[in-house]
Amino acid sequence: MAADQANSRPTRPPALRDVAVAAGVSHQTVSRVVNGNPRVLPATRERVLQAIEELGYRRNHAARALATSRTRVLGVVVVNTRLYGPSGTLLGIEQAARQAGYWVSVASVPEGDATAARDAIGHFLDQGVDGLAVVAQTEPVLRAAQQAAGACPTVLVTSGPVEPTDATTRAGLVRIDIDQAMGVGLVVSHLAQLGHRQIAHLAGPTGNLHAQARLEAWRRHVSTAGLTLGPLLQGDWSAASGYALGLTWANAAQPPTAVFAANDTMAQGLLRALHEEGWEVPRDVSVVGFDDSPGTDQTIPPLTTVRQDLEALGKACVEALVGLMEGFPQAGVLLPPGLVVRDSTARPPAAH
Amino acid sequence: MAADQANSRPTRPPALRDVAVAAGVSHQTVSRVVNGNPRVLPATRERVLQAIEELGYRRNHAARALATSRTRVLGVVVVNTRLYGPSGTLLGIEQAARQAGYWVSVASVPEGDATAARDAIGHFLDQGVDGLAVVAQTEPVLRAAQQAAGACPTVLVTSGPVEPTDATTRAGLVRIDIDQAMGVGLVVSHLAQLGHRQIAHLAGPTGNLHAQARLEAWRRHVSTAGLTLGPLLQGDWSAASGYALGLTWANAAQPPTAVFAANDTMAQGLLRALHEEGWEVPRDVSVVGFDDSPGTDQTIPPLTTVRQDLEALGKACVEALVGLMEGFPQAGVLLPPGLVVRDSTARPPAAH
DNA sequence: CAGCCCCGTGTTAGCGGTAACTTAGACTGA
DNA sequence: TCAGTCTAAGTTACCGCTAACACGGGGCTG
Repeated sequence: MAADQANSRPTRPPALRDVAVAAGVSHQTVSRVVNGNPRVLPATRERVLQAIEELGYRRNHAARALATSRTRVLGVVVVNTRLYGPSGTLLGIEQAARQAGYWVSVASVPEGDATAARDAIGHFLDQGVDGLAVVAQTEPVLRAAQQAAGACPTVLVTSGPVEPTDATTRAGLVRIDIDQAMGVGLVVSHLAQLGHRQIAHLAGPTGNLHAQARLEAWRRHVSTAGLTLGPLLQGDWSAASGYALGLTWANAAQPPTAVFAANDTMAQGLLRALHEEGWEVPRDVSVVGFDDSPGTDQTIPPLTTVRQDLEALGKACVEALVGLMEGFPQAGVLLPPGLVVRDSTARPPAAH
Repeated sequence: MAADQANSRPTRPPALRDVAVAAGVSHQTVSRVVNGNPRVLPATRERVLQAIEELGYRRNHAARALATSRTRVLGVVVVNTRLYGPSGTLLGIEQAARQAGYWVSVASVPEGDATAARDAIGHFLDQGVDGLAVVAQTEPVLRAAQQAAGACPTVLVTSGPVEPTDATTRAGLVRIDIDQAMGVGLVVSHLAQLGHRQIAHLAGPTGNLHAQARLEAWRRHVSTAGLTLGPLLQGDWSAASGYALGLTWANAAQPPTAVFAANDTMAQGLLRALHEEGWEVPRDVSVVGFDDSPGTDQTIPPLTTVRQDLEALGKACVEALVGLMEGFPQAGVLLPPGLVVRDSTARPPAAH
């Protein structure tokens, strides 16, 4: 060991050959042992394993990837990692990938920066990832991803209309998400059941497909339930925007009895604004969020929200990717979210 | 293009050779162009670039890594990615790495699972990462990381006493963090200045080095400021634990006028408990958090907290790693946090 | 104008694995 | 007993790229 350090030129790590020499076998036999090939005599295997142990051999991933042209690495491009949704999705994918024996390389790109996304995808293609997951809620980034799909199995974690272009159908491209519309449906029917007649919406930023999906679902579900669409305000996911919008809302002429915020963080700001303006939640007004992000159970009051199973989402992504790699066409997946009823929703105050 | 599809055997992607043939030069010249070597005639370069364009050539990362034995990939092991701190740190590292021309491979392991951490580190070593960052706040994981440091430049993003063992000093091992004690110092002096005489602490889980560092700094700073150590309660970072502890606290015989929570999420639960029990913040009691995680600006009331610059942290990690790779010994880094004063702290109620 | 250096380019030899084929010996069955 | 298998190993030929060296020709020096 000290000899290693003292040696003039830095000793290169032991290779298959070195192990072979040490064990008195051919490098191929070592390869067989390393790969768990059963056609090796136990005695030989033992000798090889011992040599591996002694030399501290580790197989070289690059060489293996070069020879097999498979890396067992999945690339994940995430937009807007600061938010709970994307970062949770990333974590979900990472967990599932590891369990499936894959490893994850990550690139986090700023929202809407299609060039950065394209670069990241290009890098992953260079790196020879076996599969690609793109977690994005903006059109430009998705388009970049669709182009990539020709070169490698790709999963788009996104909602909204991804029109099946030529490239889409030809290549291994799958769309997976948690069913946004269904989540909103749960919210609306919960509020309707409580007796609310009008539901306002605090939407996410324009151009974000999740924001858009939730907005459209709000419109549709409120209408089909025979309820009235309350005022529509638009925020940017941040708590501060929720607060600002909450002030606006609270001073409106005839505020409705229920507000559906497109995410929990905005809902939190909204709660504060209502509190400041003297509205009591849920007595005067019911508030619902979306995501069930950490801490949402301890807002004042604890927030009714929609829970998305990000772990399941990750698992679905990896499964689809693996299926695609094995050559099976994969159908898109829409996972069901669940409603978590807490203390921010109640019957509306008696009419008039 | 259609021909590609129709071809019986799947056409392998174009290699350096193919480009060379197309451009009528040797593969080495193509390599020079690809690597930006200036010793190529503009005319030749142009021809090569055109051939690259036409064939859609991308260089093979595995082959390159094999030949150079450098991958330009950084491995990051993160413990407890669900929390704001670790996930933000990961993001910070990713951003900085990309800017420095490196790419990031991630493994998220459960808290305290040293085996998983060891596996992840082993994998990264196999994969031939050029550097390793371990974001962990538990001893067992750190020990695993220290062993790895011999094989590859390593940065430990962690607080607490990492004793410089033989391995540490010999290998490229650096410790980087945001100065926890300094953050706590800001909190304590802020509260002292407001006139508080006793400060309680809502600590994080035992065995977590950040929790421990914050706890110890609380003890030290409160004592040296000549103040009284208030009751010490222990949570698990979650908002729910903060809430439960808050109820306990509120029903104590003589609750002090100020509480320092070890993170914002617990502080949020604490705020709710106080609110429920009829205490008004900050009139009756001041509350301070730690992290400045998203939404902390819109709790009721907005929380005074300690902001950690996770982007700077990431940058420091990458810089240290790059320095280490280039053979320069690196000193550890402690980044200064800042105090964000909001509405949850005020002068204590007048002492009778 | 010989000698030198430098420039643009080509040639060769690996990097550390895996796949596919080959070989030597043991075992089988007619 | 001998062809026919089967088994455990060895041999060889790449995978796609880079590093190091080789080489011819033009410009410079003395």
